[in-house]
Amino acid sequence: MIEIKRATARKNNGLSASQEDYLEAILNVADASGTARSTDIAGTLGVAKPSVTGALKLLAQRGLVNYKPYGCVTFTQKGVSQAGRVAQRHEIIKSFFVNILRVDAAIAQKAACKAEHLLGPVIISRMRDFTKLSKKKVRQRTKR
Amino acid sequence: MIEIKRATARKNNGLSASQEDYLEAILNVADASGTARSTDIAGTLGVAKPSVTGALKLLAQRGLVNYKPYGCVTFTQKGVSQAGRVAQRHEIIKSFFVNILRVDAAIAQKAACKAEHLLGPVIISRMRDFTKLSKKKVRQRTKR
DNA sequence: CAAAAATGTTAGCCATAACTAACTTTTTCG
DNA sequence: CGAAAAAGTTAGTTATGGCTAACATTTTTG
Repeated sequence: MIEIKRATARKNNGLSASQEDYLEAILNVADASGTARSTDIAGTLGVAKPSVTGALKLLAQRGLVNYKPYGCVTFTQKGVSQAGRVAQRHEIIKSFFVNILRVDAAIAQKAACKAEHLLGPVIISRMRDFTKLSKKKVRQRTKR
Repeated sequence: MIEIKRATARKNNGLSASQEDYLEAILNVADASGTARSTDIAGTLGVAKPSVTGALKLLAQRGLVNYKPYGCVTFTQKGVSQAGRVAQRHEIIKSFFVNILRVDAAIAQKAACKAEHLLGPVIISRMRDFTKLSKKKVRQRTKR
């Protein structure tokens, strides 16, 4: 009673987990430092610099970032929206883990980083609903 | 605010997601058919037969299964316990998705297959507690 | 402004884990 | 029993996505 789709073999559309990680890292680095520098992305993801170069080229091929050697990376429109979606999923999952499962923020953070690549829209949306509901309840209890 | 450990580079101990999938598949096939035949494992996981051979050799190296060419696969003691742990995680996650998040069994099943490899003990245990609690509440409501 | 430091890239390598084609072994059945 | 079918293996290829070493470019600073 198992059924699995190998994550290898990116057919055509859809980003790999790794690519989503890079998008998210770029977003976060740019948020924090204004620009997304390669070294910071590498630092954020814990990979070596050449890995970043490779990833940026891939993302550029997919039309998600503007990459120019030795220049600084920016998102394309498509890139912004994709990165945003990943970040949203991350946030929903993390909030759920923290607010519903009552897990440490650090643990929730790491788990969300991994889970964000594989939980589908149905589960994510249930998590969001759940968290929202719980917050509403808290507001009611505290008679805000 | 991200931090990621690449899943590549199995250092020494700890199974890869793929290896855990094989353990689980062997368990399920053996449960269903009495013995774990290569073809059934391949069918269960949706991989080609040579992939199974390769995986079995790896698992044998790690002392988790007894592998003999053209013979049928059995677990070692270590293998049984590892496979059991994976299956347990799977079940906890699936139950949580179904009973708490109210997600379709099929969707929960697929998501659990993926999540079981990356959610850590803290989150898994919270999920289990949550599901258990909810079942108790249901028993109370129905005055069993 | 030029040399040193920092940053980024290229080239080449490694590991995981899939695949196909061709072969061997085992099982099944006329 | 023995030939065909089924099951399993081997060998070789592919893709992803890391890595290091060495080189190129940009930035910083004395």
